[in-house]
Amino acid sequence: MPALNAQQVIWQTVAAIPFGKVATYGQVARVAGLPNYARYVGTVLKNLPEDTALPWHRVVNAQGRLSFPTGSDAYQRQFALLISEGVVILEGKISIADYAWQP
DNA sequence: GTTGTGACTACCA
DNA sequence: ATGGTAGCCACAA
Repeated sequence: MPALNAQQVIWQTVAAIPFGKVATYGQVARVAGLPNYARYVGTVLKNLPEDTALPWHRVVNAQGRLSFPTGSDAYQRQFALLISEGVVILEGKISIADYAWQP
């Protein structure tokens, strides 16, 4: 049996996203060696404790947008964190240059 | 076992 | 650009 379960591999991958950079759910899944797990990546992040050290805010959807209803509380929290790291967001979309791995 | 759900995607009309 | 659909995966009913 593998030493790491899917959830742990995902944690590792998210933790590997550099400060000021972002990655899509699909990318995290693929880089983690788990293609087609994009949806599960979201599920894993949702279950993270509030005091987690993981940079969950650096994970966005394939459209380069935050996967929360625009203006919602969660949306604004993630948005603020990204801005604080210098991530450029225009018209709600993240700049290509801010991806840890080219999409 | 089946069904519904969700911080997802890709494809197609 | 926009909306619907079909794959996907894990988990709770």
